[in-house]
Amino acid sequence: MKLSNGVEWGLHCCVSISQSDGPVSAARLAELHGVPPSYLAKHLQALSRAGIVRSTPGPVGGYAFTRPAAEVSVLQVVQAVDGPEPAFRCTEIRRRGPLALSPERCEKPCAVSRAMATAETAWREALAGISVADLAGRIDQDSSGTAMRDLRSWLAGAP
Amino acid sequence: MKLSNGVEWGLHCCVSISQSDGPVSAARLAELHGVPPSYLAKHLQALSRAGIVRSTPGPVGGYAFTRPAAEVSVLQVVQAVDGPEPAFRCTEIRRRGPLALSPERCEKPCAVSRAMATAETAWREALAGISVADLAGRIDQDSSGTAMRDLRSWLAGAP
DNA sequence: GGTTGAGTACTCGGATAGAAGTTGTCCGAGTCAGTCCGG
DNA sequence: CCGGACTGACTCGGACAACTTCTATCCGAGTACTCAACC
Repeated sequence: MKLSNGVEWGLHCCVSISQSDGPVSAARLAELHGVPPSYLAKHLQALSRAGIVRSTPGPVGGYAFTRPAAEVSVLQVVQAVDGPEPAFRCTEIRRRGPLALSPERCEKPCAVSRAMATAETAWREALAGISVADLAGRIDQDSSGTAMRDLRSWLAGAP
Repeated sequence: MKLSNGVEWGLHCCVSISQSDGPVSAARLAELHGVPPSYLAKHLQALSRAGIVRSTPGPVGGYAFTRPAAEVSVLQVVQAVDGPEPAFRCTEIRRRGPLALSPERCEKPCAVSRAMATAETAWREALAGISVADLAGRIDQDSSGTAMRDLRSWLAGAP
């Protein structure tokens, strides 16, 4: 199991966007995080498609949240970047081979599929319980209250 | 996020092995599940390397559990097939860019990494709480007690 | 001086190559069961 | 009839291609600002 690299970028970008008053361009975000601008733009497009951020073109354009950061969960960002489909995909193995079950007995997912689904639900709920605003707050606490101040200062200056 | 296809096969194979007295060969398991024998063998090798099953060569050889099925958790099987490394890999994004933190301030994982790790722990614990024996029991319940009987019968006959 | 128009620079968005991981397949090394021969 | 060695076939294990997905990049479409000319 491997999570796309863009998930980390997307989350950090969301934290950055939450600290800015106006829109933030992909180039600024890429410079701030030291990542390839073009590739980061691809993931930001995914956030835009998911309706988490709104993109505005033009010289002062960029990305901005469509709703308060406290209402954007980490799960929404992860699913926007990485896709909403579950990690475990049941291929209905019990319908194959000599002991294949008849289709009418396969309405209910098999126990293996249920066990994996339960685990993924737990994972999803853990991510749904954290918002982007929570992340920003924790990062700020880790830095004793300097990280978000420096971030806001950098976003405002050096345009 | 995508989980390897062999995870499903490995779990179903473990359930099958748990119902057999002697070793079960990869060819039998592949025939039973209707999957490519050579590729299934690859995943069974992973289970063998992880110490979950023990392989015995020779005409009556195959794979058998090294310990009771009740002591083999789903998590162990999943990690054996898919690898133990976590899905989210922190690339230390905060050490890059103009606002990079000094290395001595990076001892503690950042909030993003901690949030993802917490979710993965929840996922892992959910899988650790289910054993292969539990899976077999649930599959048997779903079939009103015929699945494991038929499976044992098939494994014993048609050699 | 105010207004209007074109020009320009900057933004996002999707279409396009390259790398990596997963999927699928093959053949060789090792081992046990059955068999054959000799006593 | 019994014991031992041999042949044979079956097993796993790792090495070898094909494909899908992820990673990275580029160029085109659209918009707001700037500046100059005109009224």
